Amino acid sequence: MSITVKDLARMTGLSKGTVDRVLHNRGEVSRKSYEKVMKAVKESGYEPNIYASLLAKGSKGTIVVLMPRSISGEFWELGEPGFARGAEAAGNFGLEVRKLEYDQYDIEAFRAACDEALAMNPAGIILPPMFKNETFGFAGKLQEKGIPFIFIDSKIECGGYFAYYGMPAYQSGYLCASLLTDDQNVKAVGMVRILRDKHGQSDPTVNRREGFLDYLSEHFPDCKQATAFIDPSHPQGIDAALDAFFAENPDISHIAMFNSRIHLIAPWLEKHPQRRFRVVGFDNLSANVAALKRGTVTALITQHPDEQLASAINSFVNLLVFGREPEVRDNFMHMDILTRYNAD
Amino acid sequence: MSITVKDLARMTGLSKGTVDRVLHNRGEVSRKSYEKVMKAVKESGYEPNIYASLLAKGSKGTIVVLMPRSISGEFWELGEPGFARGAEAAGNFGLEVRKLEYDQYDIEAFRAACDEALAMNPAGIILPPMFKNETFGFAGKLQEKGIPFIFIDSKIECGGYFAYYGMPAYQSGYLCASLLTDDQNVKAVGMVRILRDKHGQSDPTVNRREGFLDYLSEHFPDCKQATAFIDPSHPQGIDAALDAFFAENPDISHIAMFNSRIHLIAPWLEKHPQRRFRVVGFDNLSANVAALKRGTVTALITQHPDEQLASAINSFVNLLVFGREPEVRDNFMHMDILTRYNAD
DNA sequence: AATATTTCCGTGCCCGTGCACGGAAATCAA
DNA sequence: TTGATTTCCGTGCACGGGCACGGAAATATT
Repeated sequence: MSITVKDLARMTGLSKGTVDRVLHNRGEVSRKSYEKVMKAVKESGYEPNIYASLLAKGSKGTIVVLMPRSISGEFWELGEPGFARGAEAAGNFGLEVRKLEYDQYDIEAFRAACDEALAMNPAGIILPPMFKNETFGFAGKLQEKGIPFIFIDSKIECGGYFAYYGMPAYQSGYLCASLLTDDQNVKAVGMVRILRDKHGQSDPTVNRREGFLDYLSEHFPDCKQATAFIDPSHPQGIDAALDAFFAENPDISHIAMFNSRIHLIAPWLEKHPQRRFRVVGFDNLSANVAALKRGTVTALITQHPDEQLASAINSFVNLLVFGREPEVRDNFMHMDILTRYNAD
Repeated sequence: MSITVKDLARMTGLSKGTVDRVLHNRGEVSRKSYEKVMKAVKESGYEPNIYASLLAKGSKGTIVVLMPRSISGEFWELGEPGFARGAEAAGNFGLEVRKLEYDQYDIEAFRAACDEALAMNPAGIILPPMFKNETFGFAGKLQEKGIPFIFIDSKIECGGYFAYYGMPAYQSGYLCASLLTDDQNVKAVGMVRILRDKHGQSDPTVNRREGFLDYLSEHFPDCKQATAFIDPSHPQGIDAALDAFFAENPDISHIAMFNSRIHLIAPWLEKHPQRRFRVVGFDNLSANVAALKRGTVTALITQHPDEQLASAINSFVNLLVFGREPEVRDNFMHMDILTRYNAD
């Protein structure tokens, strides 16, 4: 049926061993033999039998996933099931998947994790570019070493990344505004943002806000916009901040947040049931879903970091085991809309 | 590292061949030897190496997918990509996946397809129970022969099905009503149904309507309900039917359909732009998505038959290749909400 | 020319499982 | 006891690829 190394050997008049050396670029082969084998490979359409290969070789290598520590109730926890699924699937094909976690606010921890990843001599690396400059430098090193890498969540413009799996951030902001207003005329919307001291907001958040604001100015140019800032590192201050904000803006009836922390404002909203808000946020953190089910949050837009991870791992399986390159580099995952009735 | 047949042989004092006979229930083994081997298997936690197995055996069998012919622009076409994904994944593990299509309105064709499927002596069968009674009988035969089968789309209550992958139909109807009304007070909603001559409506459609009506009566008990019937086999009559319906019910501003044919009423709606409707339907058929993007349809609820199929096939891979039984029999897929801004 | 060195290549075993074949041991028939 | 069956079991090859080892051929060195 299918063509084997032995067939190639027969076709070229060489031996199994020599063909094997050519196939793996292991040298010790004359130019003439090399070309003969390559020709035969092309003409015959030879494809190695992965089972035989896996049986003989054992492991195909290690994939390193470099991501922020998955803290209970925070965004990156959502990636966990995707990591598990991907690791299992990859394991079935002799690929080990290792996770390297770091503190997402500690740039030194990120650097250290990058070094550690390199030290493992991985067959591939998956990472969200949490720190732009550092990621840029790291990408350069990876390219030098010829290690393919995949961005998830967001990407930085640098050559040589193997693939990207993320969400169309701008578009999701646009969608957010559309859901929030539901095409009804809206007088004033409130946006709640996180006060960050050290590092700026993440890229996706910025792009979402852009999309959101564009939708508003396109559909409701007269709509008033106001922004509140809260500081999650001082939870007890949140209520006060919101008190002040909503007192100042009594006309606000619609609220959006562009990160995954919409649950932070749920307590305040539930303490003021007389003011009815329409509220849209992002990501199906369990606290968010709970607020959704209680009716405090109207809708959530989800980006499925788990699927991003699983797809990224799968993409490496295709490359490293089957030798298949992906057709498209930039993959945008579905945005799902969650309401209290399809939150499962 | 891991334990092999040779190890089992050494542990039991028997030979590789005998152990193999036990592992595959191939007989020709004394009771005593049989038990010795089984004990060793349990104690050692032996797991066969699938690569070696696949290499030696070639194919693991055939999975038959028994489904309505995927006609362009109709519901079952949506399953196609899932079939392709599943077949590829299964192929990677030496499982062949074959599709057997039939005319979904021809009960004889369904029977014939069932017979043909049986004749192929498949390792597993995947099917939506399009005809209740026939499926029931077919399920009986499959049980006799010990062939595992998986229901997709909907299920019938019969013992012995291996798994079910579908959508929570009732819940999706509930969601549909919630999206349609958007918690605004609604005076009158219109439902459009398909006129069926031979066979009744499909189960999911009925359940969706139930969920829909329950939501309405719970939230808007005074809301008027009216139903229009159209006949897709006479497309030219649809407009007239809708003309009559909407003339009779001038107060209707909200429309729902519970099957995947919402696109059938899009032309009428677009011919009467002066009447603004809120419209919710099901399934991302390309015609539906087009109507969504044009703004004629407000939202679509999607049930992803492709994911159902892919999951079902995957479930068989786990069973037939890895020997892993699924934890849950009844799997309900996500319902996604599509608006013009996340239709991609 | 004889030896040393490099370049190149073939042989053969291994991975773990599936299975055909043949034969030893046990049971039965005469 | 002998021969004919049946029951049970071990040996050995095949699957396709990876790779170590050793050796032949080609080239360099003296």
